[in-house]
Amino acid sequence: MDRDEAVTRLLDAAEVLFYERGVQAVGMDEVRAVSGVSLKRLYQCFPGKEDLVVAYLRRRDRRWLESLADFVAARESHERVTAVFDWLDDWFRQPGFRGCAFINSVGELGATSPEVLAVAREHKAAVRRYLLGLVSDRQAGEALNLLVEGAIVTAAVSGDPAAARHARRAAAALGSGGA
Amino acid sequence: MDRDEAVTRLLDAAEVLFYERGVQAVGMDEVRAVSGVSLKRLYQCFPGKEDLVVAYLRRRDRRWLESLADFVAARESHERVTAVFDWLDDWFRQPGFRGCAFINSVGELGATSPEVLAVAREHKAAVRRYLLGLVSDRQAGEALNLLVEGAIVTAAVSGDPAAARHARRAAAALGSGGA
DNA sequence: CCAATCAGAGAACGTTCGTTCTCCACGATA
DNA sequence: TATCGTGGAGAACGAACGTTCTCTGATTGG
Repeated sequence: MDRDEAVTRLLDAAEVLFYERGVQAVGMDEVRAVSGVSLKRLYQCFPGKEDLVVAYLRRRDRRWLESLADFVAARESHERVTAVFDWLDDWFRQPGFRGCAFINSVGELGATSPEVLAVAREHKAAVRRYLLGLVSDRQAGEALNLLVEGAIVTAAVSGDPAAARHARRAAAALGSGGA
Repeated sequence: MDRDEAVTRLLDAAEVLFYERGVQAVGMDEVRAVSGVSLKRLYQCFPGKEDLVVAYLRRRDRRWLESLADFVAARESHERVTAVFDWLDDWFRQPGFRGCAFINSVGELGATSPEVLAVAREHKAAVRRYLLGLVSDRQAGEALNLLVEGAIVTAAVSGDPAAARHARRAAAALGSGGA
């Protein structure tokens, strides 16, 4: 097993564990056990736990936005806003859905780790940029962004995926009423 | 100092510390130091840390919603939706604003502590009920709820209170376009 | 075949933290 | 005054965790 594979297996294990149970509830030894990478190697690849957390968040940022963008790009341009909420709806229904990894990490570590806060900020800024690009005017874009964030957090806390439907309806109402 | 005052001082200290730095980053000894209540008494009032966390969240739930409702009730009925966002705007600007205590707690402990998750769910359900009662139809209420949650989380992560303004505009657009 | 390097397994270390225990001072009561 | 219960201060305890160290075995290059 070369270094690249070790990194991949570590990030895979970190993502499953940290997302499911939170960062502080997972020990490095558990990351070792799930990844199958020795502790020594783990600390060669990531000198500290925070580095692993940041790397996990960075990879998730990239993949999350790519997955959303790919899904939306496959639709006709007039359907793209509703496609965002279709994608969210799917996500909310996945077993093990536990909300936004970045919001959760900020809740846990935002006050302690400036690095984690910065990654979360970059992620949210990228999501907002992307959503602003989907609609014609700025105000509708900001509203879309707020509806998306609101749906994620509501679905996460309540455990009810209906938030996606409500957000889609609200976005549609905004689109017909205000644009 | 009687028991009631001890409880109050403990909850005051817990609220400041837990909200500012997160639950897991604060030790019981620090709660003792800030509250001025001895460790022995602390464990008489709250048999474990989780009890203190739950009590802190319950009190905050009550006060938060009361504060919002009082502010809104002082306005004319046609201004009440915008008043919600005025109140949020104020909150976001307060020094030490660190987002929603319940979302943060769920991110930290939701996977570990069913009690904390339940309190957060009750809080969000109460907020939603309250907001649904502010507007005539159900759809507009759901949209209002999502905009509020989205604004809170966006302001928290980005650190920019502009989310309140964007949400207010979106709610106004919905009100004129869709109700 | 030997020396040197590296990797893995897991013990070990030091710290932090939740919780409990010990010790002592004090106030009330017979 | 002697005693009892209460409360505070802080030591103590046991567990968990991040991180490092040790030992051992395998591999590689000469």
